[in-house]
Amino acid sequence: MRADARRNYERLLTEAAAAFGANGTEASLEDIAKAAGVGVGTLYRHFPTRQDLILAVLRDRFEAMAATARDLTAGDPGRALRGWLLAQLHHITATRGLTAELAVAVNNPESPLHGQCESLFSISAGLLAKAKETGAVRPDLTQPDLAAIVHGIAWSCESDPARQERLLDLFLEGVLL
Amino acid sequence: MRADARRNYERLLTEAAAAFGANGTEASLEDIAKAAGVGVGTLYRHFPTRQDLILAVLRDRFEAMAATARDLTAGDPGRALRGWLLAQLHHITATRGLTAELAVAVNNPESPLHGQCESLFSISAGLLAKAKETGAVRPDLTQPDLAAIVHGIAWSCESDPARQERLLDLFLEGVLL
DNA sequence: ACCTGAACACCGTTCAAGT
DNA sequence: ACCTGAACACCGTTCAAGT
Repeated sequence: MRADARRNYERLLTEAAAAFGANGTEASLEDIAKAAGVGVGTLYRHFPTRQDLILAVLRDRFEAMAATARDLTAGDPGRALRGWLLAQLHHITATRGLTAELAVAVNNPESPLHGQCESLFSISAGLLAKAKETGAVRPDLTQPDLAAIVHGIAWSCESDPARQERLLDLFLEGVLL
Repeated sequence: MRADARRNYERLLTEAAAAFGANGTEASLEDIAKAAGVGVGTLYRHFPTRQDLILAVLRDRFEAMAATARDLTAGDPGRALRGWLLAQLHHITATRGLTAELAVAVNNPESPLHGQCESLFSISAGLLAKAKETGAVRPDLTQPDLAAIVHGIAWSCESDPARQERLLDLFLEGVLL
């Protein structure tokens, strides 16, 4: 890549991170280009879709999730599964709008974010299998169940981490007596 | 209201119901006006905001929820609460986009839909209180917990009623062994 | 090879003119 | 009193022209 192209790329990443942090993933792309001192066309050249830009900004954080999962597998499988679901909640809700963005990406294999969804799913499946082996959770529990509850809680409690944790625990422990 | 105004009002309602049914609550307002054989301005005159139009279209269904709740109170309080949560899920997800619309309305007292949210909440609170009296549910369970789980499940399983019911039951029964 | 930004497209909303 | 629809606003996206 040409030197000026690379510099523009970096600037766009920096400004996109700032904009997503301040206004969520729906931040104006035109504003991001302007903040980076670049024409809109340049933004589109480097990041053909909004999802490409989101992926580039959040890639590190997505990849850190794998490490988080590795750390968790050391402990008790039931606790590990809870820790993993909570880690996903924190990750997804750390950037406003990401929950809605992922809801689209999950069902669209063409989306640049689709692969990240699948990575998280496969980690969930692994931790779920372990938890089942030790009898920590109901044997009929499935990975799609976990994905749905995590996305649902993320959506309805996007800006309230304490409530996310509470709802997760209600889900795990049950509500009926 | 003048006769032609009333006729336009009715036509707009009919076409809006059709459009929301086909395309969800994000349906184009311009298309609705066109389908009703009316200028966009007329639509805005009768329904200043999209939420006003949604409310007018769904008012009957919202009001039917109160009757549903009355029927449920006859039976076992635990079953009644489950039935009520399920009824809310069906109602909310029957119109695509309504979950997202309500998520905004809940936090905005100015929204025409805000009152409907509060009505549902107060019914929830009543059924929850009854269920607690008979020891059917955890005593620390709150109405906001119920609202959050219903909206979360509605969002993540909007087009899959069977999964809605499954997740609700997982929530009620618990997942850990 | 890459960048720029005007031009286009799309849709929601308003308001001057008409009946 | 109510209706119409052109005009305006806003934002995302493309592409001809420039370096």
